Amino acid sequence: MAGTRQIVIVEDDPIIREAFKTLISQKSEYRVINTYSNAEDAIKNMATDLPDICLMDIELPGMNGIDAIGKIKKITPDVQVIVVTVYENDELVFKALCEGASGYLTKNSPPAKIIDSLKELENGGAPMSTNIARLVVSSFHRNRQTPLSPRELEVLELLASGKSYSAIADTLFVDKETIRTHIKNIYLKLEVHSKAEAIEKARKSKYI
Amino acid sequence: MAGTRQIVIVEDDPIIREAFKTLISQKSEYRVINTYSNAEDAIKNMATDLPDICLMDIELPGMNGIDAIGKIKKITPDVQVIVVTVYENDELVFKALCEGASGYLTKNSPPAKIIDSLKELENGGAPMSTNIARLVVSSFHRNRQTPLSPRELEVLELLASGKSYSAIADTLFVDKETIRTHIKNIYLKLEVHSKAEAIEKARKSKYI
DNA sequence: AAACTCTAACGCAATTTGGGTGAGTGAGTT
DNA sequence: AACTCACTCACCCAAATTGCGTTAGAGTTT
Repeated sequence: MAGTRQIVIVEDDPIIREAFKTLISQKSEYRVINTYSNAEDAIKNMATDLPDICLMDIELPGMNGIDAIGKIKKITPDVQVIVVTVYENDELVFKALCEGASGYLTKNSPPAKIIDSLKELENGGAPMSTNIARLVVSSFHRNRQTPLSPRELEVLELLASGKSYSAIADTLFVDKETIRTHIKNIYLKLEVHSKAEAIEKARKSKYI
Repeated sequence: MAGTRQIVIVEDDPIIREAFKTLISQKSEYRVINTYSNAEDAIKNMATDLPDICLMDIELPGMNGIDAIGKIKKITPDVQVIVVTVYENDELVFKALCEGASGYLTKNSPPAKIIDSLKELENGGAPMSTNIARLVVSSFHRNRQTPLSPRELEVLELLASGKSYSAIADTLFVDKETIRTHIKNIYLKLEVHSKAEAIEKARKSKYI
């Protein structure tokens, strides 16, 4: 049944921590069963707290929030973690999501947005602040300014999938020598001298 | 200044098309400058329409909406495309985003959500339906049930980045022979016999 | 005409790769 | 204490791959 959703808050600033607790407690559908000022304590009690949702700050004394997400998901995979932080840094966002976060809110979010997010989680969503959603969606976009020809991109993608020259040749129905030529040209254009460098540069520049 | 946002709608169902047009036209901030029943016509006029936003259906007669996004972004990269469709299929969602879509709404979205989405785009967001957001965020999550040891995962990731055995060895400060052993064990566990197969299987199973 | 793109070929040398077998150490568990 | 894993390293082998240089024809687009 739907019942009351149990919530744990991990946030080192006592003022913000209490503010979140008060805010959430206003809704009868949610109950804040525990709050922590650091990740270690939260992790220690996660298995007994067994919350449905965990609000997690990133900047914490001791273990940071990102690493904490990994630990928590390992112990209690069903806990949905929402990051609540001031950081909008790309890298942090992606790390948090990779570790298993289900949502990512920035602290400038209006209080109502926090509550909405809890509801959104229940509905199978992934609550994100406006800018975070754009970051995430943009991560799928390719760079349209590429020095590589369409065929070269195709070859590079197959190369990045771990295929050998011959395997790529078979996939594209051309001779192995042709692939060798393409790859030589790719290296020239990207100014690299190896497969790993080419893949790294292409991924970084979002050519593939 | 912000001014009026120009919108183009591509949707083959005349009823839905008109419904969207009517809905959006109620807001003075937005103007529907053109509507099309197929992708080809929309693309043909994109450079002269020069809309700010394009609402794109997926299922269309002739060229499908996904391919249309690519064409449109090639001609007019600044046009923000929002997909509006009945399909919630993972693959379609990711394809659309890869082609350059800025948002993805399902047609069961309440009318207000459509309008909200236009506003969200303006604010630098990426409007998505609840389930789509979850799909997108989940795509970052790793599978926590993996037959591979932490070290093996590490090796496999480096292998997937295009590095050679020796390069991996150098990165991890161990001998090349050790990497060879790890990779042999990875192949055994994944039941594969080559780099490409291992990477493919690992990516598919979201081990890496 | 110039500039790409895609295709292909030949030579060469060093490295890589996949497979087999064996083995020592340390951590953690039963 | 015995046992299982994870991690480390070693040696053998043969085939395949990789990176680099050079050249070149056919086709398309500007």
